[in-house]
Amino acid sequence: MKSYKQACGLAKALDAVGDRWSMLIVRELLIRGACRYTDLRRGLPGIATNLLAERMRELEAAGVVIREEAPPPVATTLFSLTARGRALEPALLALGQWGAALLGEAAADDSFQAHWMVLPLRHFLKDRRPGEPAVSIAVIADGQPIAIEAAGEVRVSLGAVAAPHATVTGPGREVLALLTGRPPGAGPGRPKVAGDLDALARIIPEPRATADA
Amino acid sequence: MKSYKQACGLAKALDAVGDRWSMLIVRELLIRGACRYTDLRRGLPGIATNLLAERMRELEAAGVVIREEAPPPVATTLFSLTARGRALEPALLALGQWGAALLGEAAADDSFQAHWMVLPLRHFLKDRRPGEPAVSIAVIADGQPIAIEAAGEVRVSLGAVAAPHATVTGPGREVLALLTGRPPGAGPGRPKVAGDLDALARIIPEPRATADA
DNA sequence: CGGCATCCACAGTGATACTG
DNA sequence: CAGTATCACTGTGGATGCCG
Repeated sequence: MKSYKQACGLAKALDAVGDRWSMLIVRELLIRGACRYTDLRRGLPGIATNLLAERMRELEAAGVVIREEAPPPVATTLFSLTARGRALEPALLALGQWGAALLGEAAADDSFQAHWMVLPLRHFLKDRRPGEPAVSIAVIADGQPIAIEAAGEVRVSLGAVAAPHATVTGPGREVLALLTGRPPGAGPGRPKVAGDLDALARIIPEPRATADA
Repeated sequence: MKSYKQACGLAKALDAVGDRWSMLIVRELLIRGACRYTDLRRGLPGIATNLLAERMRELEAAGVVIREEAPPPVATTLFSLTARGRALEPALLALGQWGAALLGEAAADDSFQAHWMVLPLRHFLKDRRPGEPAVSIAVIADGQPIAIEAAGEVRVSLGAVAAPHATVTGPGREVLALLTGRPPGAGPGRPKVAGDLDALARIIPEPRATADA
């Protein structure tokens, strides 16, 4: 995209990651860590493949992502964020939090992918008893495993966890509602919780009546 | 712009303010408060007038800005941010801080406007002696007056201040360097400081060798 | 399959001119 | 002052093809 040609931090940031799809690509890499071209495509429904290729080149040139050739037996190219790319996380979390208020509007035909909840979870979950021994929680949302660890601070990442203190399983939206303190919808879609409920209570915010996750 | 159609806070935020120029328009309104179409145009060098008109309609529809007809003798339309629009400030500050690291690159033919420094100043200046009586500082950068008040927290806004405890005058970039603790360039362009130097020391961060403002 | 490149219809952008 | 009108140009998204 054309540069704004303005000596202003915001304008320079938008020169680098203000293109259509660019911030969503950074979101995917923040959530997934190093991943393949095809993984990115799956996490970005609607993007044209030529656009993704072009954006990856631009983000690479901007010093936001790096491309690495994985050695055999993987034998594929892996994309991941540079340190400067990871430094975008606070800005993307702030934007995401602002946009979360708009989520209630037309969630009708919007696509939903369970791994997208990782960033909001990083914002909402706090270790409310930091002094206690670390606990781990396994989440399975729409079949997508998400690992939560609380040890003073809370870390949320994709993937399974070996011996979790508690397990939450269910449809993605309902699991997100439960974990962010929103009242879960009634009926058969209720998430199932197993194991040490106290470990969950340690990180989940106080239940709230209205939704602004 | 076409919606991303993703049930994700970040995607929804970008649906609302991810268009080209939109965030810079919000920046102008955050800095200036209510202002006229022509003021916005002057603060956004390079924007086409039809694009500005279209963006203002879109931002109005998104609930980010409101348009008000000012009564005589002003008799003009004023644009300002809604509460939801002002809620974008943390996200824009975070993005601007990230992009500030890129400012050193090609500041050659980039346009610079002194009022743009208001947002970085809001981020950099802290009241380091919150208990003491409030002080006010008048800044004149490239002829543009900027008011700084420190009373526990620091408030930075456009405009003159009546009886400042201290005054800083000079070229915009040099004034910004001085106020953000970067070593000012030598020579004739040095900003002039007058009045109570201690009031300045109260809000300026520690001098640093490298520039990352 | 993974990682693109090419082609094309269309929507968005930017410069200029013009209007109430 | 606050836009609208026009128009050449560029970017986007969908389909498809290519190549190791």
